[in-house]
Amino acid sequence: MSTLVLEASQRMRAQGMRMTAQRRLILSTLSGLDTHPTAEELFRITHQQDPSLNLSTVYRALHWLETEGLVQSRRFHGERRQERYDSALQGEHYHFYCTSCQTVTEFNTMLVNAIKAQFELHSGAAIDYGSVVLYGQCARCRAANEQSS
Amino acid sequence: MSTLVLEASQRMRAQGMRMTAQRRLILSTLSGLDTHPTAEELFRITHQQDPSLNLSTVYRALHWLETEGLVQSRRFHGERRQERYDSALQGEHYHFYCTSCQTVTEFNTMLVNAIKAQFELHSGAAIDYGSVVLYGQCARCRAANEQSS
DNA sequence: ATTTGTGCAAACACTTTGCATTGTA
DNA sequence: TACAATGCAAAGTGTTTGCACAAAT
Repeated sequence: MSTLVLEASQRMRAQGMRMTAQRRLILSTLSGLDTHPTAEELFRITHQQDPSLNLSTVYRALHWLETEGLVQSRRFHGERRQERYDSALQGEHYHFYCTSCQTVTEFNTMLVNAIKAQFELHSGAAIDYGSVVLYGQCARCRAANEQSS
Repeated sequence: MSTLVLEASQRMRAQGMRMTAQRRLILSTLSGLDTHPTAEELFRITHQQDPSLNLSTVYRALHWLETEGLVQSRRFHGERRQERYDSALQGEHYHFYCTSCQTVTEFNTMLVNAIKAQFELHSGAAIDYGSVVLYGQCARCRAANEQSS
């Protein structure tokens, strides 16, 4: 069973919450996806497994996960108004958004630490975390566009 | 007159659009602010100058500015669902968001270039621009919190 | 005079909430 | 059995749009 499901179960128990079939389905679906789904997308998938599942249950689950710090919601520039949800278990990580195919890729780098340090130094602020999103064209889309030009 | 108003006037003329009192008011107000207002905030201010001004006119102006690349809209983590608007005339720049007082500060750094280069190198993507937001406590809030502990 | 822009109100898209009922512990 | 969670429908936010009228060129 996935780390997300385990971690969530544990926290729910500790808070007197109950593990339901719906939550189990939502959690395991979410942790099985390597995309960054919107609530609607997650609903579409889970709804196929359990047609009685309701969209508001998905929203409620995501909301709780977010307050627990287990997922993060974000929106990329130029996208529809929906939030995308992203597992936070792996810790701080950054995103690349392909403006051609709308694919989101995660990446990591140590360089953000330098940015944080630099900013802390000259501002006196204390940074908790940073968000980095790079926008551009992924390798695949570049190749596709070259062919057609 | 501000750069934003001038630039916008010019582009509007070139596109057969008309400079109206409303647009002039919205543009000059926006460029006079050093905050990153929401449409609603911008409306509240402009509405005091011209009580007949409507919120949808503000939205229409902002939307056009955004398609022209003269402003950018963004949302910070943990905020209400409203977009904040940010002049883009100064070129790419980054943001610090104080999670205590919700103040947004702009900053610059060369280090993002290194992140872009690093990512381009090992992914084959072509980066157009990057967005960086640091979250934490600003110097003022840190000081205030220290006193009270 | 023409044609774009505005105010207004209604529609829209996404998310949240109240409440009667279901299901977990 | 008690009380948390769900489904449903309705309300809430923030933003966009259709249309008749006003105003800029």
